[in-house]
Amino acid sequence: MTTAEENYLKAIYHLSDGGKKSVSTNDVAGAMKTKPASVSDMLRKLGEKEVIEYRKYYGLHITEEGKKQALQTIRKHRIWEVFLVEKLNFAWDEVHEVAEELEHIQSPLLIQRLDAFLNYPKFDPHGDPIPDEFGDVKAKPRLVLNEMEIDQMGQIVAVKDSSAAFLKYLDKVGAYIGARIKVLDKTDFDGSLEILVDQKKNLFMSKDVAANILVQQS
Amino acid sequence: MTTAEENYLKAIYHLSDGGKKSVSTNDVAGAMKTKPASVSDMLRKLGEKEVIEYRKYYGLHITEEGKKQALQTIRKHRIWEVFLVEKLNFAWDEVHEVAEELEHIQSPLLIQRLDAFLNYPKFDPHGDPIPDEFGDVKAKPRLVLNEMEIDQMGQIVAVKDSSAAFLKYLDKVGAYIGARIKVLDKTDFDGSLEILVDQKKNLFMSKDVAANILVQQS
DNA sequence: ATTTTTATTTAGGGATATCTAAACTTAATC
DNA sequence: GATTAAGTTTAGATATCCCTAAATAAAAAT
Repeated sequence: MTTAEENYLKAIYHLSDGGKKSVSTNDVAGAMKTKPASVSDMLRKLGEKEVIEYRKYYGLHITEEGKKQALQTIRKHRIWEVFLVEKLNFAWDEVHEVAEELEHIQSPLLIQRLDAFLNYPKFDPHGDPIPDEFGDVKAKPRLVLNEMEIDQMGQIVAVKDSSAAFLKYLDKVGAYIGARIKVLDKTDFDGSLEILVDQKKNLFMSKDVAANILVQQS
Repeated sequence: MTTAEENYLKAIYHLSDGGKKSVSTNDVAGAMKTKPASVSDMLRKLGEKEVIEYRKYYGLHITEEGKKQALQTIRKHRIWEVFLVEKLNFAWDEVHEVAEELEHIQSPLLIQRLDAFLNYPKFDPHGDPIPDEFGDVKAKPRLVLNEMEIDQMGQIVAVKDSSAAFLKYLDKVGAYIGARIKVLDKTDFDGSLEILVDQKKNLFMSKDVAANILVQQS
C-alpha cells in the first residue's frame, strides 16, 4: 500500500463510521481535499486490491481486510500522537499534521517498540482509543465528570441535563461538547472540582454541575 | 525538496566527501542503486535547484546551499538513530533502514524537540557526528583506548603499533578497525580493561594493548 | 589519428497521483 | 415522463521517479 492509498483508506474508514455506512465519491473527495475525478481513479484501485467493495455510481463499502488495514494506520497515528505529547511536549492540538506523516513509516518493529516505550497507551491525546495490533478497539469509557480523579484528562461528550438553563450555564463558563478537560483539583468537602478546559481556561465547578457532564476518559 | 531529491543530495554529499571531490553520474547511480539514465535526469533537476553545479558529461560539484541541505538531512537521520538505540533499544546495526524513512519527516519543531529530548547528542550510535542546526559538524574526537571511561562507547579507527604481531593479536581476539566497542570495566591496579566488541564479544585487554588502539568516541 | 571502449545523455515508456474539461448516470423536479 | 440538477466517471494532461534501448560524447588503446 502506498501512502496515498493508506490515507484514502483511513478517510474511508472514518467516513463509513467504522464500516457501518456506505460512502460516496464526493464524501471522499471532501475528506481528502481532492477532486472527485481523482477519487474515482483511486476507488478503482482500492477496489482491485479488495480493501473496498466499489460499485460505479453507487459508492463503496469498506471490506473486513480494508478495516483491518485502516485500523493499523490509525493505530500508528495515535501511538505517534501519544509520543509527541508525552515525550516531546507537543500540545494535543499540534500533533495531527506530524503524526499524519509518521504513521506511514513502514516498520512493525518500530511501532511495537514505541508502544512498549510509551507503556502501551490505550487512548491518544484527543481521547480516541488506540486499536491493538489485531485491530481491536476498546470502547471508550464514559463516566460522569465528578467521578474523575485529579490529573485525569478527557473530553466532554454529552450532558445528562439538557435544559436550556444548564446549557446556557455551560456556554457561559466556556464548556461545550467536545471540549478537552483535565481535572486539576477536587475538594472532598463539597465535591467541587477545578477543571482545565482546552489547556487554557481554569474553571471551578460544583458537584451538581459535574454530575451532569459525561466525559470520555483518555 | 522531495524525498528522492533529499536522498540523492545526501548520497552526493557523502560521495563528494563533504564537497571536496567531484562526483560522476555512475558514482551516484552506484550509491543510489538506480540506472545512470535516471541519475542524469535527477542531476538536471538538482542543477536547476542550484544545490549542485552540473556540467553534462563532466560530473558535478555540490554547492554551499546543497551542502547545507544535505547536512540537515544527515542531522535528522543521526538524531533518529540515537532515539532508536537509546530509547527504543534497537541495536546500532538495526537502525539505518528505519532512520532512512524517518529523516524525511518534515517538521523543524519535531527534530528540535527530539534533539532536546535526547539531550543534544553529538554523535550517532555509529560514532558519526551529528551536524548542528546550522550544519556545523564537530570533528570526531580521537583518543587512546586506555583513556576511555567506563560505559563510554566508540569505534576502533586506527592502531599505533602496526606490527604483524600486534595485528595478529587483534585479529585473534576479534578486534578490528571499525569494530564498535564499549568499555565495561577498568582495573585501576594494572590499567587493564574489559571491553564489549560489537555488542556481543567480551574481551580482556592489558593497558599496553589498549595504549596502541585509537578510538573515535561516541 | 583513428578505432574501440566506457561513460553519459536522450528518447520514449510505465506507474503513481493529481488536475480540468467533457461525457455520462442517477436522482430530483416540474 | 421529460427536463434539469447533482453526482460520478472517462479522457487527456502534468509532474515525479524510475526503466530500457539507442544515440552521443569523452577517454583509452592501438
